[in-house]
Amino acid sequence: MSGGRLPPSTVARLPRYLRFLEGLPGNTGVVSSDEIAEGSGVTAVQVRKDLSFLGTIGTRGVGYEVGALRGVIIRALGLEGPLQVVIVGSGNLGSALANYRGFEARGFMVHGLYDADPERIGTEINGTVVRHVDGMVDDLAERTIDIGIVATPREAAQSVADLLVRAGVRSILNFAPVVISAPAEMTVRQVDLATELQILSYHLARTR
Amino acid sequence: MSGGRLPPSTVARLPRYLRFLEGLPGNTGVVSSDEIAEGSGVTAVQVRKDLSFLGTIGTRGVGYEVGALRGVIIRALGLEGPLQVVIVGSGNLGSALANYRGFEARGFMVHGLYDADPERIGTEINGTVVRHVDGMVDDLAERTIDIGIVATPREAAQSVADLLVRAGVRSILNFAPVVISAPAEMTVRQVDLATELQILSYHLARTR
DNA sequence: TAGATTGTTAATCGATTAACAATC
DNA sequence: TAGATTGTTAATCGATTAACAATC
Repeated sequence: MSGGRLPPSTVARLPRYLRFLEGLPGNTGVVSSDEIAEGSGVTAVQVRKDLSFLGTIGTRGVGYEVGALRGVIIRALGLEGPLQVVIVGSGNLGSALANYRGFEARGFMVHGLYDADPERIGTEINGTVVRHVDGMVDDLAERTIDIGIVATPREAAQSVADLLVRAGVRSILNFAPVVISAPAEMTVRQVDLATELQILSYHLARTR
Repeated sequence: MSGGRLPPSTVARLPRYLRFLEGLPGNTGVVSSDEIAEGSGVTAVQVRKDLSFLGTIGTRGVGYEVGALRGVIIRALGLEGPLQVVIVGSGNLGSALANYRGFEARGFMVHGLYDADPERIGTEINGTVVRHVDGMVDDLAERTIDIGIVATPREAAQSVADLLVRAGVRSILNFAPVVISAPAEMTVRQVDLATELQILSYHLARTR
């Protein structure tokens, strides 16, 4: 019963289940929804409900076969093949991302690293040479890039996003603290550090 | 009508409104819910609904006074005073965080930077000397740290979190790709890069 | 008064939880 | 058969949206 559209909240939790499964020793054996729940920080009912959207993949009285479940989640998230990524911005954050070991491990290939600062052009980060963002659209003319990561200062974010769109990049993960606009068919997600800290602040203020 | 508990979804959006307001030139004049909505990537109705939880702070037919609105949101989020932060992990991500200019700008003070790697102890990042995590609990005995940021490899995350708890740190922002457990009264939030990319992957898979 | 825009109430929608049947 | 555990249906809860009254 695969193929339907999943609720957004389910989509957001599937990667957590996958992360838990990949932390297990080996790829065999069986896990229960209770164990997945514990390792993912959600409830067991939630796990079963989410997984039921992916089909009937467990065995009653027994649990879920680890390898099969991994496969089902990977397919549901469209993670079968490698996804091509470019990173724009080679400052601290961009470098951290380019060095992030979790990328290859999870099937993301960093295909290019761009910046506008002349001092950084030509330097190499984790085996990838930093190129000038002005050449990006040409560079990527022949390739299909799945995800463009914006790790620039706020002021540059929108123009970089525009370039990514022109380069045919299909989705954007934006770390700059500003809302960027893009054509409706593109998926744009935003991660904002200050927002996270401010949400913590709210809870702190209520706790004491 | 302040002081009540806000819906979590509202709490998550208030920082975005604040970010938009802080991007405006000057701290005076009036903004409409439409403008806030546009600048924050939500709907105007949503903005008005959220702000109505903070009291009657707009003027019908006119809009919201920028300075006053900022103040109300800052108070609602508990951002009046500076919040004390420590960062554990001085690798790429930890360094990026320590160098993040948005911290001071938004009232977060990086009070310490810790690592377990002897090679990094004593080095200085953005004016803060990296100290050994083994000394953290003692270091912080006299201080109240509001937020501990975990920027370590997955394997170290839980033990670092335990140390933060022992050091009396009040909340945790975890960047390691693992669920960490902490006493119920602590607020723990998690930011996971791979999860974000995998959510994008899902949407990519449905788009073509 | 007319136009603009907030704030509130009610309706809708979606997500979570509870209850329990199915079945290993 | 008894125990374990999934999967589904129904109930509850919370969030979003629609409609509109209030008022500058």
